[in-house]
This record gives sequence, C-alpha cells and structure tokens, in this order.
Amino acid sequence: MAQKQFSGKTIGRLGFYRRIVDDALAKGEQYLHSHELAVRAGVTAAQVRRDLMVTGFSGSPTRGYELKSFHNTLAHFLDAKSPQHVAIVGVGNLGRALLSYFSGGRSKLVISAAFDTDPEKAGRLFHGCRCYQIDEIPEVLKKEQIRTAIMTVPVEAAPATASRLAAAGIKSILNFAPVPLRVPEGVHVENLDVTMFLEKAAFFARAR
Amino acid sequence: MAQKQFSGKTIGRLGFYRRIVDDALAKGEQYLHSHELAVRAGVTAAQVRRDLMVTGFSGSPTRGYELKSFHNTLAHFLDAKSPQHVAIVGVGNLGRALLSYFSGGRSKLVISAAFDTDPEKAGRLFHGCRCYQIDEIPEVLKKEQIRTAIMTVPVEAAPATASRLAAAGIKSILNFAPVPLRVPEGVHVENLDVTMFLEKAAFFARAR
DNA sequence: TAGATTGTTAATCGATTAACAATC
DNA sequence: TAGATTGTTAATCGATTAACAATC
Repeated sequence: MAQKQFSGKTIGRLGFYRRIVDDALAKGEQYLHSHELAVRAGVTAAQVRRDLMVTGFSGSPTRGYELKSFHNTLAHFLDAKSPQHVAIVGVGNLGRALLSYFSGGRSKLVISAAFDTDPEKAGRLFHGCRCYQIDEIPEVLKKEQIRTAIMTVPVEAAPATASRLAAAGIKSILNFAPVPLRVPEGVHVENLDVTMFLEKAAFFARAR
Repeated sequence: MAQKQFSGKTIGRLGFYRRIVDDALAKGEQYLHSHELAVRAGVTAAQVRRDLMVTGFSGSPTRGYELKSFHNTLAHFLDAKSPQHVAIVGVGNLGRALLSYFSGGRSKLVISAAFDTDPEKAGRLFHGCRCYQIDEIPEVLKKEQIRTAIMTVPVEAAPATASRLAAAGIKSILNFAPVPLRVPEGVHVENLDVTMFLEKAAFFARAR
C-alpha cells in the first residue's frame, strides 16, 4: 500500500485545525474561511488549503468550510475506527503531568494504562489512570488493545523500554527521552526532546 | 547584522551534540568521529559535519573531533556570556514537572523564577524555585536579568501572558499553549504543542 | 604512503508559497 | 453577474544528502 503520502507535519496541523473547529462549533460558528482558520492556527491560508486536500474535504468559495462536516471529515481521517487508547511508561513528574494534561478530556486520546518500575506506584491510580508494573506490559497492552505509548522514562532506561514496548505490539512511541531509539521496522517513533526546545528558545533570546 | 544564517533545527541539534559530548567526556572518551556522533544523535554523519560548519569547529581526518575543544566551541557558540536564567509562568502540573526536570542540573539552563496567578502559590518554593505573583513579572525579570520564559499557562491566558512577558523585556518564549502568539518584533516564540505530538504518534500507530 | 575522514560545494529532496482557472 | 474564495498545479524556498578534493 502506498502509504506515507502525508507528512507528519500535515497530520499535526490537521489535528490542530480540528481543535479550532471544535472551539468554533462550541461558540456556535457554522462556517470558516481558510484565512480565518489560518489566523487561528498561526499558519498561512495557502497552507490550510493544501493541508485540507489530503482529507478530500472541500468548501464553498462563497461560504468557506462548513464546520460540522469538516469536523466529521477530520475525525474520519485522523481517528481510528475504535477509540484509541494510549499507555504511558514512566510515572515521574513529567509522566504525571501528562496524565493530568490528557485526562482533562479536551483531547480525543485517553491514557488508559500507566507503567512504572517503582513497586510503590503499581496498583495506584494517577489522575484516574491505573499504574501497573513494567512486566505487566504485554498483558495489559493486549487486554486494552493499546498500540500507542508515551515514554517518560529516564534516558538510561529508554532503549530497553522501547524494545519491550515494540515486543508487546506497540506501533508508535512518543519518546521524551533524549536518545535515538532503535525499533523494529513498522514501529513509528516521535521524539520530543523538551531540553532541545528550551535550548533553542534560550539561543534566540541571546541572539538579538 | 546579517542574523539568521542558522536555522532553529541546527541550533537544536548542536545542543544535542553538546550533551553527547558531555556524556562522552564523562566516560573518558577523547575523540569522536562524525559517524559515531551521528549514531548517538540519531542523525546522519553528513548532517553532523554540516551542522558543525556553523560553529567553525574542525576535526582531524584521522582522529575525528577532539571532544574537549569541541565542547568549548559549542559552549562558546550556544551560550550567552553571562549565565542564562529562565522564568516559567504557570505552575500547574506541567509547569512543576518542567521545574523538576530542569532542576536536575543536567541542562545548562536554570529556571530561576516562577509565576502563577494563584495567590496560594506565590511565596512558595517549587523544586527550589521561588514562585511570584504575576504582577511581579517586570520587577523580577529585571532583577534576575531574565530574557527567556517558558509559558505553561492555560490556553485562554496565553495571549495576555505573552504580552506581559514581552512588555517586561522577554526576548524568547517557549510556549506550551496550543495557540499562536502575537508578539512584538524581536521576540522569538518557540511553540511546543504536546497534544500535537501525541496525535501524530497516535495517527502513525493506526496507519500501519 | 594508502586510506579513511574531513570541510564544503553541488544535487536532491521535500515542504511552503504563489499563482490562477474553476466555482459559488 | 462580479468578486472573493476555492482546489490544484507550478515555482520557490530551505533543508538534507551525495559527492569529492583536501588532509591527516
């Protein structure tokens, strides 16, 4: 199958547009032109129109995009058929913050299992999410049909954790550890190195 | 001044190389070839060599890069002359997690002031960092000579917070709120939308 | 020296923007 | 209709990779 005609960047922006559309619908808005959508998303109108192409959704030159069906198109394009559950490995400060962040219900994605090496944490609930022991990963992921995982483990533990997750059937990892992960083909890794973002910001503060 | 011959991407990677070099030095390594550096950073050797060009640092075809002077070059290139302090606005779950994360001392950057609207939080210490009231921003930033800020405030509060920060002399903002910020010219904004990363990861889990 | 690696330029690749006929 | 906006292609821009002479 000729996959990968959409870049990750486009996917990310489509998700952002969806949140904007949700907000607009909540405010009672019914139509939005590409320009207004672009302003709210912080991109250009041309970018918006190009991004929408991959979803097959089209608007009207006079009224713009009808938000309800736009919303449905985005949901159909972005979401899996069944609700998509996410696991998080590493319930430290960052892990707990993310659990709290995503338990708000704003996002379509729900973290439904947490894992930690600390036996003290296993069995407890964090922001409503049950924490399991690391070696329960295969069993729990299978039971909950989880294919996406967030890794907020210390950098030393990251490579081994990634292997465990891949072995347990995880297809995509959001990795907060600042280390490249070696995973089997077919497993997607999205790296988010917070330190790198802060260092970039700091650099541009001084460069002016 | 003809600024901006370096892209943010290069800057981010240079910071990453520095952390790798630090680790290597700590392990007693003295030289590293571009290929090995590339493996540890998860990029190509060509990328490494090209990135290094902007720093002016050069290695030896036989031994590779001498790590001590490489480290010095990176520090000179990336760091400000005086130690660079950072403020964080919004001491919620995410804010506290970042305070903890960066107080580890692994990074060169120190968060030396926190701000929150909650009067309960003002005056307290979070992971060793003092929390102030929002309206103390101008005074504290000036006193501490802070030019970089992390924004972990709710999305509704983000635009106003960015304006306050810019007015108080902040030159660069790392923004976690999923909303585009309008800031005066000369102020850099680095957006980090965690939800977007998770949505991307989830998409690629299902797309296979 | 011979050979691998370096710095650097040229070629490629991909993503963004500009342009414009089609459309409501 | 006239005019602004759409979908879509072509042009541009920037970043990555390939190539190779210079070098240790």
